This record gives sequence, C-alpha cells and structure tokens, in this order.
Amino acid sequence: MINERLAEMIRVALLQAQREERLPTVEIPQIVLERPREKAHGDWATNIAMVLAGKAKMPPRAVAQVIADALGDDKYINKVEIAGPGFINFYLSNEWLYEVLRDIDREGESFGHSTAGRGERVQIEFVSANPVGPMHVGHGRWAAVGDTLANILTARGYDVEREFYINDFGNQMNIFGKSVATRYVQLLGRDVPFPEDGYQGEYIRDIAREISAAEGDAYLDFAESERESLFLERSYKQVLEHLKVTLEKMGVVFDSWFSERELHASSAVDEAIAGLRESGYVYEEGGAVWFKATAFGEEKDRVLIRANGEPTYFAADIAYHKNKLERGFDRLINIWGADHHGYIGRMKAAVQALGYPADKLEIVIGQLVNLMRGGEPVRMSKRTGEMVTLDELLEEVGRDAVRFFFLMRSTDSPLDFDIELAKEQSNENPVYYVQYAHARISSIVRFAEAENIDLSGGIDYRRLETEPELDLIRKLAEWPEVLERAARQRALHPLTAYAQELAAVFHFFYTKCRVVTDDKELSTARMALCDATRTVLRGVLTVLGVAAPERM
RNA sequence: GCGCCCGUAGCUCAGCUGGAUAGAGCAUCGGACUUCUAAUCCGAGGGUCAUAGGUUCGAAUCCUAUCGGGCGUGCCA
Repeated sequence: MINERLAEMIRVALLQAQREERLPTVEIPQIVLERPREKAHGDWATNIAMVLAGKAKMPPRAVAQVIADALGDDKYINKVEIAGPGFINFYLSNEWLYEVLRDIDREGESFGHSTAGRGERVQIEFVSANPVGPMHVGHGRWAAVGDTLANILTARGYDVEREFYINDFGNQMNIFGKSVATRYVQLLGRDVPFPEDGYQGEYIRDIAREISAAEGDAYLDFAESERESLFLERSYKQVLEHLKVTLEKMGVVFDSWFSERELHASSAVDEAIAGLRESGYVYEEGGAVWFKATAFGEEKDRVLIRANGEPTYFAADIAYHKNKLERGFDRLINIWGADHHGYIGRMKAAVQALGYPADKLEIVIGQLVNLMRGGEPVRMSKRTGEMVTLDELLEEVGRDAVRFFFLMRSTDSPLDFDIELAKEQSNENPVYYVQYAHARISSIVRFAEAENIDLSGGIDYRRLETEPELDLIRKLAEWPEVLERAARQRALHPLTAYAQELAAVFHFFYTKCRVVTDDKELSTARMALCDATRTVLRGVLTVLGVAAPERM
C-alpha cells in the first residue's frame, strides 16, 4: 500500500541524511503515516520530524526540512510540504489515483483482499445458543458479528471455520423437557402445576400442541420421567432445526455444529480432567474436584466435578476447547456476551494448563442488546415468555437492516435497538442510504449502456480531474486500509461507517458530475469510475452480509 | 469490597498505536428536481470531550484520584 511505500522512502531519506551528517546518527523510530483530518494537509502526513527533534537536538521544522530535501522523486508524489509544528505532508499525484482504479478493475470485488493471513487456520465459535427455545435478539448480534468477522478474516487470507457449540446437556435441557411435558398434560385437561423454574414462553405450548395434535393423548399415561425425556429429545430436534432456519434468514451458515453431549458421551470430559490431573493442576477438596486456576494468576480455583459427581459446565468447556485445539486450529476466536467476561480468565488458564499458549484462544466480548419497543425496555429473558424473538425482528425489520444495525456499533458497547424506531425510520435507515447508492449506480450504468457507452474500448482516466471525482477515488483507495484495520482489531463498525462514507462521496459526485454527456471520452471515464465504485460497494456489502440491490 | 467496560452535540454514537480548527447520523431550521433514481444533495445552529491533577513540543486519546452508569465476582449454564 502507498503508505508503506512512503514510510520506506522516508526511512531511506533519513539514512541518507545521517550519512551526509545533516542529521545526527540517532536510532530511527517507527515511521508512522496517517491521513490528515484536513484535506488541505495532503493525502498522508508523518510526525517523524517532531519525534526525532528531541533526540537530534534540532527544531522539528529543521528536521523536517532535512528529510524533505533528502526525499527522492516519485511518480506518485506530487508535492511534499512542511507544515505546522513540523509535519511532513505528502500530496499524491492523480496518476496514483488512476492506478487505484486499474487495481479495482483488475481485482473486482476482491479489491482490498490480501493473503496476509497465509492460510492460517482460524476457528470462530459464535451464537452457541442453548437449544431450548427461539433465539433472542442478542443472539442475532453475535450471529452478525461472528459471520462478518469470519468474512473479513477470509478476505485477509485466513482459512476460517464457523462453529456453533450446542449446549445440549445439563439441567436446562431437563427443565425444557419437563416444561413441554407439563404443558402437554395440561393441554389434555389435567390440572398439574407448571414447574417453578420452567420455561414460560408460548413456544413451549406450541410444541406441546403440535404433539397432541399429531398423536393425541398417546403419552398421557406414560411415566412422568419417561414422558419428559421423550419430549425433550423430540423438542430439542425441533428447536435445533428452527435455530438453523433462523440463522439462514440472517444469512449465516455454520461449517460445523458441535454437540456438548458428544463430549460427555465420549468420555472426553473425563479425559480432559485426567490430562490436567497428570499435569498437576487438579486436586480434591470438600468432596469436589478442583482446577488449580490460581497457578495461572487467577483469583480462585474452580470446581470441575461437584460433590454430587456431576461435572460442571466449565469442565465440559475445557474438554471442548481441548478438542478444538487438537483439531489443529492455529487460533480460536470465541464470541461471548458481556455476561461471560468473568469467565475469560479461567478459560485461558485452562488452555495453558492443557499445554497451549494463552493467546491461542482469543475472546471477543460483546455487550448485550437492549431491546426497546417504543422507548420501553423489553425484557429478554427466555423465562418471561413475552420476549421479542430474532425471528420477529427479522420479520419486522428485514435482514439487511438487522445485520447493518447490529454491526454499526462497536461490539463492546451495549446496543439499544428500538424496534418501533427501526421500523419507522426504515426510509432514513443508513442501510438504505448505502443500498440506494448501489441501485443508483446500477441505474446509471444501465442508462449509459443504452447510450452506447462501454468500457471495452479503453479508458482515459486522466479525464477524471475535478475534486468530486478525485475525492471519490480517494475514498475507494481507503477500502484496503479499512478492511485491514477491521480484521486486525476485530472491529466491525468501521466497515459500516466506511460504507456510509463511500455512499456519501458517491452521492455528492453524482450531483456534481453528469456521467452521460456529449463528450464520449469523459463519459467513458466517469462510467468507469461508477463501475469501480459499484464494485467496491459490493465488496463492502458482501462482507457485511447485506444485499446490493440493482433497483430500489 | 475487588475486577472488566463505559462517560464526547438535544438523541444514538465515531474518533486508529497521543498530533494540526473534536466528527457523522438522527432531530431542528433554511435552500435545491425541464437533464443519468430527490430513499438524494447543499447550508445553518448546536461541545467546559464527567471532574481534578499529572506525563510532554502536543492529551478526547496515556497515568492517578474522584463522581456517575453497566457487567462480572456460583459446587448456574
């Protein structure tokens, strides 16, 4: 990228200046290039002169002057300027901008992608909702975040796998079976109390109703425990299928579904504990089996097997992570809700106890979604029965807006999602703003083609020379940097921000520059610019999982 | 109590490893369609960056303290 090229030029200039003794021979720090906020300050700027001034015992501007004098000519640099307290500002030539358009034309939607990940195997585990009911809105956020993170890491050259960990073991499953069974019995007229900790949601009744509609009272005289376990299996399957359908509506497809039950069934949990015991990180106390998390700087040790002989969720999770690590991934990324953040330390401790470096496991913590309806908070608990499900949200707001909204905010800040607002605002929605830019370009391209303007006969990019045109190309040129940074920081909201910026710059260009004119050469060049913009816009929308409509 | 995250415009939020005059959207007000999509564009108002110190050429950004908010701190999952 051009900033790397500039940094290298500066480094060469510094070395030369030092050789010529115009600068004292001090160690050269990392050369940082940044985009100035003010357009008047050029395309790129560096503060290197100010950083060096102290060590060199020279005024910053004098250092800057020496560096500027030592810089060689470059066809992509128009002008170098010293400004303010000692910034060196670089103004790029239009030739460089035209080169960007050629890159986009050559690379298509993969413009901005790279091979930086070198095929490293990354597994992202996300959503992992308990299969005891429909997904709530928070799950939708993890789905969007995990899927898009997977998309951008793929674009950066990583070999990414999406996995859903099914928590289909333990107490909440039993309660689930008991809830359905009770509703079934009630439905058939028996006055039995609903379990105090049972799931209140209407969907429990729906499942019970389906069973009774299909098979009547066939299960009425079963022993309670038998009925419950039968209904549990049946309902579990149904809910799992439903999860997949909902995720598909979100545009999320998992490569792998991993069942917690399998761990227990295959004695993987016992083996994991045995392994830790061999390494000396397990002891017994008070009838329970403990993991020595304190050996890794944790505040306290954690129970693996309760005094009643039941393994904890943590024990299963250790076995799960052991399994993942043994599958040969170079890196594991888990996306967890903020309510799990106290869990990170002990999980990383466990990873180390298993003999792996702690940073092999990376946890992306996301704050939760506060669902609102007309300004009133809506409770999200599975037990209230009145929650708004992800399905309903998708139904009301639509997949594109849902995904875009979930990705718009920094993952580690809580998200207020007001359903009424999202519906009312649908025409003012940022997602429509971006999609409209795409549709508008498509319309222009259709019109231009009808006017016999085509790009196959060669394009003279030099005809693009006004500020709205050049600004648009500059914005296109940012995409690789945006993608790189988002992937590195595991942050998605810069992607939606960029999509909006690109759309805005295009809309401005549209009002200033007519594409189809009497000047065929100019029309062709502008058409090429529209085409490049559309290509990049598609690339952005693709990683976001949002549609790029041809018409609106 | 301790740990993590957070406090920026009326509202919702950006602000990258410290940089030049703190930004965007919404909302408010005022303009722009005989011409490729007005779901668009242009302009205006709106800020003690929670508070107080510190670090330095330079702080919304780093450090400390205080105030305020969220989450966690299970032999739950």
